[in-house]
Amino acid sequence: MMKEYRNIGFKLTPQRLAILDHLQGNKSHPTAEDIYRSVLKKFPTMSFATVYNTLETLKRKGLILELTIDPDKKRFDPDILQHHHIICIRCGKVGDVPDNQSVLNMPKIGIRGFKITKWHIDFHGICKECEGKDN
Amino acid sequence: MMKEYRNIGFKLTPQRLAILDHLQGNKSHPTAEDIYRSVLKKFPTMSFATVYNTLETLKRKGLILELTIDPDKKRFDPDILQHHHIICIRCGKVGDVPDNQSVLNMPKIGIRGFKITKWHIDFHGICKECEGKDN
DNA sequence: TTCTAATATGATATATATTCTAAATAAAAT
DNA sequence: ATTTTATTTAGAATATATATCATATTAGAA
Repeated sequence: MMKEYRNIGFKLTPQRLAILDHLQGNKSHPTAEDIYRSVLKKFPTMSFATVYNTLETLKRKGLILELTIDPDKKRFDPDILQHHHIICIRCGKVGDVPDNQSVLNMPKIGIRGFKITKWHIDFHGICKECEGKDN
Repeated sequence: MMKEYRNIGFKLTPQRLAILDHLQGNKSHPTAEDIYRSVLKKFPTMSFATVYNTLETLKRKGLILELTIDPDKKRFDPDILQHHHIICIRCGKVGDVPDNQSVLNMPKIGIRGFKITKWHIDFHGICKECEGKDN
């Protein structure tokens, strides 16, 4: 596993392992700051630059996705299989939506002369927890 | 037309009219800076704060949409009818995609316990102009 | 019109997110 | 073990967004 990273020219440093560890299976769509805070516990000298550098490298290598679902900051997702997201307009929580048959019947080419490579849906709504709470 | 704005408690100042004029029918999905630059020509004293204040007010009143399609900054769209966007992964150009039958058959409720209010699709692809150009 | 209350403007300050720089350090190759 | 190369670090710089507040302007009432 660590070998795989090395094979793609990704140097494994303790800081990077901590970042990878935090991302592994993480469904919370963390921001750079979330990751920084988490890794800081183990590495008090951790710098934001390292977080951003590592995320940028992982993104370039296609190992994580940068999500554009939050207007205020970037979020990152280690789940690189095509899927979609649902955002609570009250509390901001982000959930995953699989790319199943109900959202699959998309035209793959031909929209406005573009050759489509992929697409992403962001659903907006109110989550179970916020439903009921007035405003 | 101006009356409509006044009726919803939106004070019409020359600066705001210039911003509205720039947005009117604008399909370019401008950023706050695009709008600022444009209006600055007529109003050399225009401040960024006025642009942001006005955009925020228009957004709150539902007269424009804040788009979350660009990871680096907010973009604004005067077209408030539900529609989607297509982004060229080479040049960054953003086009509109109508919300027609091909993208309409969405489950409106029930996804992960959320009550869905709306959704937006961002298509990624390569536009006619960039197709062919190598890399 | 003129007056008044409400709101907008513009300059500046602050907040937040991200990127850059250059020196020190650590990983992997030899 | 040494060399090469990439990464980490701290801090500063930049980009974007929001807040503050004194002054100016607007909309509507008188």
